[in-house]
Amino acid sequence: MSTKTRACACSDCPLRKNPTFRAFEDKEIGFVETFKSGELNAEAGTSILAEGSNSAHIYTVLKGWGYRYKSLDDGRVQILNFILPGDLIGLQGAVMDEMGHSVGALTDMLLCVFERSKLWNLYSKFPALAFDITWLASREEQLLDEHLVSLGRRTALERIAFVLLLLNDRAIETGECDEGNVVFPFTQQHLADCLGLSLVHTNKTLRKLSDRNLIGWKDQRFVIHDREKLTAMAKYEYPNSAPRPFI
Amino acid sequence: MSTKTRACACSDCPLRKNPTFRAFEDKEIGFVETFKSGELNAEAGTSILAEGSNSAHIYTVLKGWGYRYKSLDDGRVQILNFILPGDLIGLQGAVMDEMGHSVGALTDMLLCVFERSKLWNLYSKFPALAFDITWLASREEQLLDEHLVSLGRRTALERIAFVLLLLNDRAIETGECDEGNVVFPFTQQHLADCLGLSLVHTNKTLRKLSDRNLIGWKDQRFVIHDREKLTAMAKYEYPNSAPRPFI
DNA sequence: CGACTTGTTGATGTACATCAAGGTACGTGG
DNA sequence: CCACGTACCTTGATGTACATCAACAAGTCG
Repeated sequence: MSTKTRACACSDCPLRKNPTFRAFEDKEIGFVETFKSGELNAEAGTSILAEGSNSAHIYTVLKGWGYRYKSLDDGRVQILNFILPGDLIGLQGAVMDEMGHSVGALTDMLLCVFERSKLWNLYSKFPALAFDITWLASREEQLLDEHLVSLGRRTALERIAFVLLLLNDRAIETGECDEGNVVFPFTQQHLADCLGLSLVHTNKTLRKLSDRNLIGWKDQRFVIHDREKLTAMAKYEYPNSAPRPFI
Repeated sequence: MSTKTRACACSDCPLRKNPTFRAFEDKEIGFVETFKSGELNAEAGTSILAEGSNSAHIYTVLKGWGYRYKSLDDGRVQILNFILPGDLIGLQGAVMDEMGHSVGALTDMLLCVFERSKLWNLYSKFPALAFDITWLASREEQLLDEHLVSLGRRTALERIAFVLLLLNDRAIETGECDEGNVVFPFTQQHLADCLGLSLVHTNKTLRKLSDRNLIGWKDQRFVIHDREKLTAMAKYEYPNSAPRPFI
């Protein structure tokens, strides 16, 4: 299960040390401190938000990996996106009235908890932060667009090359890695559900990539051996690396 | 080509007559009038925004159909979503610095033009409108999520049933129809590019649906003959019909 | 001038053969 | 027991090829 722990001050938020994220003004940090209502530790494998629910909270990820997904009633699952530090969770539930998707934790996660009811307050008092939220929503849209191209028009080989590159780069950017090695905390089944492929076919295709010596992936440690070939194969380009807001 | 025409007042905006859209306060309308910099008539078949560009404008659709898409350099195309009245175009370009997708017009379209540079002004002076933009971004995300499930986990038959239902309902909601008949201004090729299918397979699958007497589609006129069966087949549910903001 | 061919083009429809991806089954190793 | 690996067969979707049908333009003839 998940447990709440005492909140740490936003001013020493571990994410602020990462140059990927934009600097905040003191006033903004001050406000976010009042906006924040606590922290949440979600254990690997637990569920954070459920489709159809209308949670009273929004979350920012401070540590760990998660994933957004939807399921059909006959058991089919589609992973919509992976979630990494800096990502915002539950905005849909806050803005509309119901979550259209579920969120699960892949690793132990540390989340910052905000009251949905105070969101309006943020919009009226800190337009810069409101703008940041819009930025985050736009970026999510951009990732979804790219993912849609994968599922609709890329072959299995291209798809896999593409997500692996993307997840590799996102993991590095947000610091979710470990002595030069990127740690992928998900199984081939997760990848398959993300890419709309069967487990077996995902496995065969992954084999092809490592047989050709483009990647290595063993015991959750992932390495790219030949980025150039992989990039060309996937028609990949890393999306937007501008200084990035988060709340 | 496309031509600019004299703007009509936001207070008699045709969309406001449609109960689907939320009512605005006078102050809000007043502001939107100053935010609006004109109108744009885009002819069917023309391009409105191009991937990679950074347009100085954002648009709201007043009339007509369009589509968002991305293409790979070898000619493969993925339609990300269709665009209908009330939809916002170009937010990505305004918030990030570059459009990640292109936008094309399916029919003649009437667009409201806003200066991207004034967007910040909107955020600082009218938090309610800023919130509306976030709402629109969230709804787009919801549609994309659903579309991802289609491409990843639904069969061709289910996918087609699903988009047809969705487009039918969206068209009715926004009034883009004509004497009880819904007008679909796109070709089977557009559908194929939207659903990640080949043209031939799209055609065969559409035949199946009309052979089973679930739908009718001829000369751009679309009808649902058996909504119940179609809905069950697609695992379809119309997303969020709450009173809906637009700018 | 209007009416009647002819050619062109874009959307749709259908028939194959082919192939990429799926499903089941049964391995291994931690 | 669960994640990964591999073999074998099946199937859903693709690609090519060609036919139909309506819309439209050009040219021809009465």
